[in-house]
Amino acid sequence: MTAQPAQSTIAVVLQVRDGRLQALVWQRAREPQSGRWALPGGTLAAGESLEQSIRRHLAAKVDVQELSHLEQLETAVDGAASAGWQVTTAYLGLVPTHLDPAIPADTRWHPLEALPPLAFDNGATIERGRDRLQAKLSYTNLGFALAPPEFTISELRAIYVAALGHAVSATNLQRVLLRRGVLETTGERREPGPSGGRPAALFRFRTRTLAITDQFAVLRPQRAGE
Amino acid sequence: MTAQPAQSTIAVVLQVRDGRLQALVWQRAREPQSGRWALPGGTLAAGESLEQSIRRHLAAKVDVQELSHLEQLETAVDGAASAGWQVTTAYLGLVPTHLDPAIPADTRWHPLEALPPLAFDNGATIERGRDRLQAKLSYTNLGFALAPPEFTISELRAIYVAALGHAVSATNLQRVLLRRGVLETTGERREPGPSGGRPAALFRFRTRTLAITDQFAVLRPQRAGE
DNA sequence: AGAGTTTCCGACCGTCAGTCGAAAACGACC
DNA sequence: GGTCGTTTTCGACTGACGGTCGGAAACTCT
Repeated sequence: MTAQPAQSTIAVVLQVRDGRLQALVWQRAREPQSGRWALPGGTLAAGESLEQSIRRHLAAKVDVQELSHLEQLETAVDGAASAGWQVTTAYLGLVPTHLDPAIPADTRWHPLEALPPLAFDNGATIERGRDRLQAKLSYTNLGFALAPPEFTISELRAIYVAALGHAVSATNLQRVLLRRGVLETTGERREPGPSGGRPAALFRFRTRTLAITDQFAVLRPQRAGE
Repeated sequence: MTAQPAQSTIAVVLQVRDGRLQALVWQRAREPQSGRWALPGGTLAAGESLEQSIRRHLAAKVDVQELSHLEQLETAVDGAASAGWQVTTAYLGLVPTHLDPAIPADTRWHPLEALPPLAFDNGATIERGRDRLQAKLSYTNLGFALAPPEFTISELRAIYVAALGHAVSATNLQRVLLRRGVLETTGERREPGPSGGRPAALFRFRTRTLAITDQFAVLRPQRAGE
């Protein structure tokens, strides 16, 4: 009756590595679920907010400074007898491709299409993180959280392909993101690689905080004003 | 240290009434925040899920059977000293226009643009619920949760106008929702009212569970297959 | 029969994204 | 130095989509 559930936070941290979308997981060495892989996280401490809590626990696994985005996913009660009565809030964290944060020995990046045996229902949580990322890539500027500060369209296209899991036209990508004001050109160019090729123009995201692309409500206001 | 926060749930219940979007709130009779208006909710009981918990608490204010949709909004810690250390998960609930559930004496529907003084930060929670509803109206079939089982395009338009807060073209609404396969015609017609007019065709939502309109990812797969 | 009201339907138009192909700019090689 | 292969860039075409408008259709009331 007066007993309270334990409150904990976990995070799905995603990064495009080697052309594939990968998640940060660590291998449990103790019961319960010893040997299985789990998402980083831990219990809530007194006086901290949920975001402060997950940032604190993530700091043990990865440099929190290198997280380019962090948002809440969902909260659920975990009734598993092994873990006790527990309420868990899941977050989605993103790391841009140009960073390679140091991680402890028990922690690994794993491609989403080849995950090791996961603890609890962390597999479903990772799926929801990926779904959220994929959805927001098309109607927000969330790409900034995966991409380095400057990049060519080809590089950005490769990131989108890895994150979305399907082919993307470079022509469309550039036109759509430029027209929406999400991207802007830096005016500089990148020298071609050893195999030659025309030098590529460099771009950057105009803002590196989440913004939804307004133009994206169907059934807009009539008559441009009302 | 070993102390745990209290876990509670609240819900923003919305319905289009009298052509306006209204929220269900009740007036607190006891401290804290006595006299102010609050969202329905309460603490989590042992063995129940978050959704079970909010459904149970809502049952005290409104007939839960008449909720056409219920989804989780966000979770936050409430550090207010008055309420103690508390984690609150907010839900969004919707009631279709043709229902008028019985509510207790301390509970009222209030239009979102004229809310009474609210307790805690319930005002911000209501805003987030409205934002979620408005966003999902344009890229999902969430309209089913506001509309009666059968309706004319004019009636549906009135619901969208109230929920979105801006004018909507009946022609567009019908064409867009039909093309996306969200609506279908019933084949029947509604007799005109006392002021005359052409009989209106009746429509229904093809599915009354949440489904996102696929066609709505920009940067779609290339070549219709890959 | 005519006026008023409401719904329905076709047409037009600008915008947007998917596709394709050619041109541009480079390195490597003969 | 020319040619080839590679990569990027740009323009053009096309179908689809949604915002807008106006007239036709169907009904009630006087």
